[in-house]
Amino acid sequence: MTSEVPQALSGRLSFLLGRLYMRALDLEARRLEALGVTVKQQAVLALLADEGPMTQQHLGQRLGIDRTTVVAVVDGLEQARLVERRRSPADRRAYLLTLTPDGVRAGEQGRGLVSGAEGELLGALDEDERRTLTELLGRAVRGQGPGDAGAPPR
Amino acid sequence: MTSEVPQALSGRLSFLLGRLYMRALDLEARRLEALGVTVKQQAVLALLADEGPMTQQHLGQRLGIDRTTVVAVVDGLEQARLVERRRSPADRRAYLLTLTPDGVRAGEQGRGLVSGAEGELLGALDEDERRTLTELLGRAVRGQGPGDAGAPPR
DNA sequence: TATTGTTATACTCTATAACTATA
DNA sequence: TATAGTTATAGAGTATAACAATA
Repeated sequence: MTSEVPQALSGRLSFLLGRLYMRALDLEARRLEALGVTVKQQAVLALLADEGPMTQQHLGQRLGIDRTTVVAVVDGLEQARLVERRRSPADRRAYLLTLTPDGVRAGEQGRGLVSGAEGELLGALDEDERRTLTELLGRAVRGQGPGDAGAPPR
Repeated sequence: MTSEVPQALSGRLSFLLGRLYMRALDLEARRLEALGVTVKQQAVLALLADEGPMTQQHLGQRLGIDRTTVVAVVDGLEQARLVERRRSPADRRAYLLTLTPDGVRAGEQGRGLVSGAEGELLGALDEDERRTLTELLGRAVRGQGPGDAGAPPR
């Protein structure tokens, strides 16, 4: 049983982020159970649907997880016949991870389930505030990172 | 090496929250090293400074961690002479965790270090946006419970 | 009988090192 | 020599179960 947010920590970002993150994982995982996929597996489905086939190495970089961790995630998706490992013609060491038709469908359904979980997570905020929160989080994460040359820190 | 946020996941809250949370922990931990305390230990110092002495059980509830996990955290603080375990006169099974003068000072310094880390974390946002983000996170975490906004559990 | 703090234990998650097959 | 995928292993981090002291 978790009591309410202590005043002393109410402005502490790592604390707030941690609480909300854990709750988000929990809500998403619970809903995705109906699909038989984990949160990470659903992220893989969404990524492949959006960017097309890619190697396990590349997938790991996109997701921010080690390539050794990718193995088990893909194993599960392959056994569920949602993803296929196809040898890359260009580099026979690598696989090109490819969605099966079932994988495409599962990915779409997963999106819906995740949206539902997020709605529940942000139940205290109205539509406008949800958009603002997502946008600010995105900016903060992208932040000083590589890529689009935004304004460097002053 | 983490690449930029994939478009497919740019609106995925658990993904954004996770990335930002991990980065926050990392930044805070690095700065708090100078004090010789971990992020969790600093949370304990801040909480005791704000709410006064409390039992390990109560502390765990406030922080959302198990009481068995509290033991090691307090062990470290006690060895560093920042916190003392004093037997509760009212209930001799329990300790009343109490800040030492060094603990009070460390807590104050820790607050400053954490603020610095948060400033770095949100480098991409201006002052107004940072306040908005913190407020929305707080509302989301406190969230849907119209419930127990009263006295903390004994 | 229930609860506080404690220990031992197990479980989850993830990364490092080493191997293979290619390049 | 370097890289993709794999395996075995180890390290955090945290929770569950059981125990002593106390309620």
